[in-house]
Amino acid sequence: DKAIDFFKKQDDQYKLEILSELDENSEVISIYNEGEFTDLCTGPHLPSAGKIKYVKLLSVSGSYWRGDEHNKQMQRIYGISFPKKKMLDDYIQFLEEAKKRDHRKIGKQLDLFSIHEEAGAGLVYWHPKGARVRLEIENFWRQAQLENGYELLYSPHMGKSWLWETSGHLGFYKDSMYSSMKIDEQDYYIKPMNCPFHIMIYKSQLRSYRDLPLRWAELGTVYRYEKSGVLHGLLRVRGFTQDDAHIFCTPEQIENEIIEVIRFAKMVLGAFGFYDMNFYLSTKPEDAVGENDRWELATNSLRKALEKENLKYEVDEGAGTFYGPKIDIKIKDALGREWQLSTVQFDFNEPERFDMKYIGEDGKEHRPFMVHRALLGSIERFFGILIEHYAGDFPAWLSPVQVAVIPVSQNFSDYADDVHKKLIQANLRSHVDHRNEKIGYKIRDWETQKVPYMIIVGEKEQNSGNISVRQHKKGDIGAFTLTDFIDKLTIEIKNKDYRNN
RNA sequence: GCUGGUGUAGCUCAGUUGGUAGAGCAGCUGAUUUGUAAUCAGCCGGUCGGCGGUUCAAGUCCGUUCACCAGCUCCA
Repeated sequence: DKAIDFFKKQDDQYKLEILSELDENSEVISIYNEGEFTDLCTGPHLPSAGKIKYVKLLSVSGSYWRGDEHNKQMQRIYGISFPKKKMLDDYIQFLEEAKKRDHRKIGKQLDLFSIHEEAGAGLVYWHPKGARVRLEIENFWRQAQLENGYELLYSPHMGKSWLWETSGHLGFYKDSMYSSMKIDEQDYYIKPMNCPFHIMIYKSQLRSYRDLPLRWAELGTVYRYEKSGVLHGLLRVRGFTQDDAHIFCTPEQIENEIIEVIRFAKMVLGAFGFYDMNFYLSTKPEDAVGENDRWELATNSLRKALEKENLKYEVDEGAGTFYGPKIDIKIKDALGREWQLSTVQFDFNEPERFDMKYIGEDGKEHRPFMVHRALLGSIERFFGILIEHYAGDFPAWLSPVQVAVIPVSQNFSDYADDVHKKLIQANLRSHVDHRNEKIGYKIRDWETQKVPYMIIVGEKEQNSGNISVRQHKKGDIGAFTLTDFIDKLTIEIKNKDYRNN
């Protein structure tokens, strides 16, 4: 009552709202003073604002009262403080470094991709150089699937409403799906997910326990309505390609399947220089579907897989999806920022809704376990993260142009063409720069284009039959025979970004 | 979707109190034939995001809409 009285005098409806929800018998209500500022708070507060040493205000924004979008929006002022000036300076430098690496900026500088207001927000256009990086990612990804026991699928981009009604998407996620189109008096929807299609393939024949596990992967392009305010470069878009896969298996198989997915994810992420990763196990939420013992079995298999692999993990109690528990893998990029890429999710919803079965050893019908998994998440988002991770300095295996051949003058064009031809024959991505410019200009240009290697040829090289090599960010690394250089680069490309460990 | 901000040439930006748009880079042309991060000169290039309004006159003011940016909420 005393507290309510106090805040009534202050006419502070927000504090009064909080107070009205407190249990008056069992709670101690504390109020803290900081100079003239009085705050209802469980505390503690700093003994004095003077203890705050180095402060920088960062931004201002709207923010919903108690985090609920139905509530009033208030103004929030963001600032940060450090006890030492050096720490604040380091932090500001970190922000500047992050800004320089912004994938939207680098994407423009390196001519990788674009998004067009006139053509639709959140829809990505891959330019030749960006498409080349994507092609390398996809080639590696496909090969990796095949080598790790997956088969590849292709599925349609749309399906009749029956499919989405059965899967439950129209019930649960209609707001995030694009509206239907009428074809022959039937409603069709653009796909927001690939799983119902994979299930249709599963159901195209009678499955035996001998057929399981089935591991089916697809680079599936999906479209989801994302609210206009959340779109962000490549990181949040409306059309994207998931590196999706579904595993259908028996209860006996699930633990091993999960272990293999985790190993596989670590291997694939390692190719892109991601080693530092954290694992999160999300358990059953309140409004879950599926039988309890299946939830328990699935959650245990996730936990056991993490433990068998000796992985430290955090448990996110109740943060699973309504259709199953999951493991998320978050990587740390070159700046130490955390991004969620891989996910392994059980699904107790769709097998039920589609009435999926397999015939067991006992000759009876059983419900298979179904697991969704993505390693990279979406290709668009992954590309954005990759650009920021490398700051545009792609390793040789991903670089759209791997070598720029620069003749010292046009007198050496023929020799440059010769070198270029041999590089192309060795399956390397080479570009000859015949522009009528001084080599200083060309070197600067290719350096800003972040090409891993430049080969400079002039009189010296033409006479000796060698090449001079310049490495990105390192400068002149001396003379090579062309064969030695090709060998060196070929090995570098083959090694991708795996570290020696 | 919400709060606040921004939108001028391909890119990065300037543009006074409203008086009818400017630079650098890029591009094109020519000269130059170059040895490890920018050779010189000339030229081209914009219905100032779209629509509507106020005004003798709008890049500048007002309304609306689209997009983007920083966050919020959301992300199956």
